[in-house]
Amino acid sequence: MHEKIATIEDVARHAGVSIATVSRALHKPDVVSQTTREKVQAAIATTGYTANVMARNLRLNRSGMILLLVPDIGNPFFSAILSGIEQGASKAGYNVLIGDTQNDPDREATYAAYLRSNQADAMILLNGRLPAPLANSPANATPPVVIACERIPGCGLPTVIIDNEQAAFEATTHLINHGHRKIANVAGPDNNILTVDRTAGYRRALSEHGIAIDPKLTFVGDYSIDAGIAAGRSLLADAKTRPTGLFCASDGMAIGVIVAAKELGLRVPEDVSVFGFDDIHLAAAYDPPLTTVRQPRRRLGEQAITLLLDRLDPKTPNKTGKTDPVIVPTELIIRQSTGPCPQG
Amino acid sequence: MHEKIATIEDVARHAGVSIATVSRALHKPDVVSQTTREKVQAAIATTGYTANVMARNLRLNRSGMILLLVPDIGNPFFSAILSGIEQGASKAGYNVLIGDTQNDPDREATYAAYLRSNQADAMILLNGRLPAPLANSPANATPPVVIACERIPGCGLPTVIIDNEQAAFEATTHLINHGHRKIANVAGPDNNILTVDRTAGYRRALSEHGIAIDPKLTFVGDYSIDAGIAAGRSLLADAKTRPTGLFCASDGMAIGVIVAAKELGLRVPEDVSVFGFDDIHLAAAYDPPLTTVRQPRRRLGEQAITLLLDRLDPKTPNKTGKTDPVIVPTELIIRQSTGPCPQG
DNA sequence: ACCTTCTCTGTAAACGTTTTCATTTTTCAT
DNA sequence: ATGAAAAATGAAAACGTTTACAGAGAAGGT
Repeated sequence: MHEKIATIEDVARHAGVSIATVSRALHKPDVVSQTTREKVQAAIATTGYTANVMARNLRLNRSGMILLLVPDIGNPFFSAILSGIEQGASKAGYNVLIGDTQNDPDREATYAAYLRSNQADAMILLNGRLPAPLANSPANATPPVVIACERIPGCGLPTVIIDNEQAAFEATTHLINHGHRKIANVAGPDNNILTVDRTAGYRRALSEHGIAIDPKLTFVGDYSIDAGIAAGRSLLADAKTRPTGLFCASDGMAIGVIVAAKELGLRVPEDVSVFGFDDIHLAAAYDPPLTTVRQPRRRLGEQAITLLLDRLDPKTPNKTGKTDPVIVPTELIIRQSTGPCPQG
Repeated sequence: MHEKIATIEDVARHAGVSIATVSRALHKPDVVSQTTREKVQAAIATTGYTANVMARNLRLNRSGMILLLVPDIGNPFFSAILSGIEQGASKAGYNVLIGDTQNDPDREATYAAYLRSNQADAMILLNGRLPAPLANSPANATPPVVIACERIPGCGLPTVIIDNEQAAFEATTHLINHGHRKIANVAGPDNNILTVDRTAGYRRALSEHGIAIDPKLTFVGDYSIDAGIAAGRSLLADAKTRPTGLFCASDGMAIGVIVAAKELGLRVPEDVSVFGFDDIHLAAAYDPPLTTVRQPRRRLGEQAITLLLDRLDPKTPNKTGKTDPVIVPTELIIRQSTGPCPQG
């Protein structure tokens, strides 16, 4: 089917040298004489030779692949992170292999096995769970793995995250500073570490301002728009108990809340303030433009790959000591979905 | 650093057999005796052996990789397509390698070279341009490449697309059927094949209803929200010449147009109807909910990988004849951003 | 007992590189 | 010219598999 592909041997024959010389001409040009170097170049040109990467990798015992484990590649949330990672990896001569785990532990394990089978040199985890094979790995030899996005408490692996607690604290504080006292927490799933951290920040803000925490003002969602709609309907229906501000753990839920608020004839932000989280692409174009916490996703990816490349670099000493998580800063983006607390 | 990894030889030694037998026990279990099979299994268990994929691939002359060329992995538009591809590939035992070309022909060429260097078995193109090395490839040997998303006229490679022309035609017709006569075309970049097709559909709808095409009612954008805002400001400012309906080549631009319309104090859809394209995730939650053309992106990805796997399958006869593009159907999603043409 | 046939296993070649080591060629001071 | 040092090259091993081939037993029919 394919025309026969040129190997290093073909090049050697054309150039009238040994394959060793061809290889050297390619990888350590300074050690080969001017004239033969030219002969080899010419031979490569005429044969159209491209090195068989698999053979080289076998010999060098590396793959040049960085495996990226992501819970759902279909979720646009990850695309910017991906982009940051891909760019850094590509610049360093690595390729990015995506493993869509679909949150399935079996698939996670399968992909994690790529590390052992030399199919990948390193791994970046975007999902907040350690694949089984890794958990059992000997404690001394830290595998070339970096956690991004969600931290995994006590796993000792290099991690890059945003400070969810602090960001939530600041967002909630912003609402408090605008006079809001009844502030709801539209949270993510209970078991999700992001939610745990964000809820902690929300609570700290209330506590520090002497506001009691009302468990009825917490809604457990799943980051989706629909969850936000449900939250809005449930929290905003009763004018008596209605919060004037809502801190939402995702822009999706914030948008859902706003949809529900409009349904109920409430104006945002005049009647109710809604704070989002993420700063998704459409946040600024929504009506009203969303006040939110900007997650620097691309930056997150860049940091993750930087950390990993650093870890992979043979020149840097092998740091076995647990390193503190790298924290990429968030930013409060104040738009028009929040405002002063209505009187009354 | 790593503890020494077990090779097939270690397994053979533990099991007291030859490496050939180990290999056979793994790949053709029926040809090896019951007892040795068990010995091998045991040896694998104790050694923790996992086959070195690189070595196997070198021997088998395949990589198990499908290279996915995407113009910008950071663009959420692609995530669902990716997901469809990844799922199909994974099911067939292939891995997906993403190549983010950033629309750079050099990067495209670099990645395309992966095919030659055995680093990838096949390729899916999500960008509408043939990488240089492919263009020069001999006409008879069709490389294992599938085009998705954007068609490349006259390239003869298997392609899967949506029928942009027809979808635009239907969308525009919908506006016409609601009484609109002055209908604008908020298009993408001129050189983009998607735009060419969509604009053709828009024009055909007008023609078939005897409506003259007013070049002033076309705005060339770049699919972004900002372009939509610019389009809206420019097209809607003058009440005299203002169109009552706008067909937009992307939901982003549709949203931008709506933002601009609201700025100008126009109501959507009472004063002006806006038709989008894509059905992005937030389309339904926008205010007003967006009428749009649903692009089945995941489906697109599924079809692409199906086509490719079919092409790769040695069992199916090698079809050299040019095949017609696979067309995945779109769907008009009528929400509230369009309505009847206002009187007057 | 002997040949045939089958089932099972081992030997060794091959895949296309890189790199060590030894060898050849060149350079250059004497 | 000569030898030593330096530079350039080639032969061959190695990376970890799969598989063609052949050989060794075992089974079974005559």
